[in-house]
Amino acid sequence: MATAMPAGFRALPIPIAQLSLSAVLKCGQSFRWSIFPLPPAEQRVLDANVPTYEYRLCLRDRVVCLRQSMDTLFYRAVFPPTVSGDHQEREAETLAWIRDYFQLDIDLIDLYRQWSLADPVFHRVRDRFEGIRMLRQDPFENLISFICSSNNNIARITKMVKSLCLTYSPPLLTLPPPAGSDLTEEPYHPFPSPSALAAPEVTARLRALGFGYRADFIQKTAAMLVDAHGVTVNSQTTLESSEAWLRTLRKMSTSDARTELLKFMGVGRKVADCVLLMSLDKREVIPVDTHVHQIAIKHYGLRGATKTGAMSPKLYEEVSTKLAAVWGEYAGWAHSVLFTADLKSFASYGLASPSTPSTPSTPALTPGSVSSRESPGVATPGSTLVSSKRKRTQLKHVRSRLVEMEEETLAQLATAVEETLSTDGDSSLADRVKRRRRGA
DNA sequence: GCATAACCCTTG
DNA sequence: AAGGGTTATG
Repeated sequence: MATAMPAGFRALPIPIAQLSLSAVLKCGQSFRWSIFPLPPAEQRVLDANVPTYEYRLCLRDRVVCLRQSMDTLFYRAVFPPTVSGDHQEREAETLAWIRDYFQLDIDLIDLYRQWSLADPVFHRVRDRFEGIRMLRQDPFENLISFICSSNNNIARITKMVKSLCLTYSPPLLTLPPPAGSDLTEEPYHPFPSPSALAAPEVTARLRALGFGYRADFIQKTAAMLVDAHGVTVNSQTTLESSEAWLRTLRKMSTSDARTELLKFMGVGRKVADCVLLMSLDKREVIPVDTHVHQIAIKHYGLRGATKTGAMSPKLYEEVSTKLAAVWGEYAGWAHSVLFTADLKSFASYGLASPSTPSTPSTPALTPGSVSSRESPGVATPGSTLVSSKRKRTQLKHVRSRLVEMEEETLAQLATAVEETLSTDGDSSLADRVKRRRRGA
């Protein structure tokens, strides 16, 4: 069964266990990837070797499009119509960007092995959450995105980041959706430059766009960067000088870089640590939010918050130090796996124990146990008929939950097939499946 | 230094 | 009421 090569794409062999796009691109590291469901393959709907999604990200000079099958990453780049350049050279640049952005030189399978050895809790989730690695993001985008993240949720952060790009950077190009989709052509905007966000009027505009108190933080941070480091554009990198300066923090020690980040408006310890980990190469750093704190309490014997529930600097340090000691040099990467495993979207398959659910807000909607939540539009005993507006909202949620379940089910199916095969004697086939899933 | 309130806005 | 917190006051 040959894997069909999507037209226009190049192939990069890499097992899911090294990189899982479906997990990594929506686990709250980057908020800017567009995700397109692909129409189901004509014959073999359950063939996990046919990509189910296309993922797109707009860079400064091109839009990168990705698809993934069990053992291959398919990639292509789209350029604005006007510019010219050497085709071969561009291809090489795109591949180089992918290798850098996904940090493909780091052997994730080996890291999973080490974390599993050192930590029984990690061992329990490793097989269900393969391929979750740290992206190496652009520091400015990372900084602004996480200033947006305070007291906020992934859905709204994503909306805000998108509206930042739409409002403060010109469209690079437009592109139709992947296949016979009913969606229309969409313009792709890069992330805005610091100078675009530094103008004083930005605050009011962002407030009007629903950024709340973060509007001021963003404008002030951008202005601080521009004031301190200028707006000169490097013709090679097309980076403004303040963006280039942010990158120099990669060569700095963790604590020195953190000190620099904490100077910006809207940046406290947690946001600073996110930037250190996600764009400044500080792989040992563990950002501690309420979620990570809960994980630490439940599984690693940390004490709860003080009575008000606020996270004190001292407690932050305790949690961070403890988890860093468990996971070692790449502790921040391990933290990301556990965090993703415990994310709301994965609640029914995550770490949450039935007796004490860590995320009480999302009723478990597992295949085996039907949720006790009212069905849309149905009047249940003791309830009134829900409005049509609320009905639509519920339907939206059900639909997105179904998409998640589809992925989970596929993963479970693959595991089940693997187990069945390995106990049924067809060892050659079982081995082939194993090699595919575990990677070389 | 170390707790407390206030902050925008969306959703359960 | 709380969400992947931070800033400004006591």
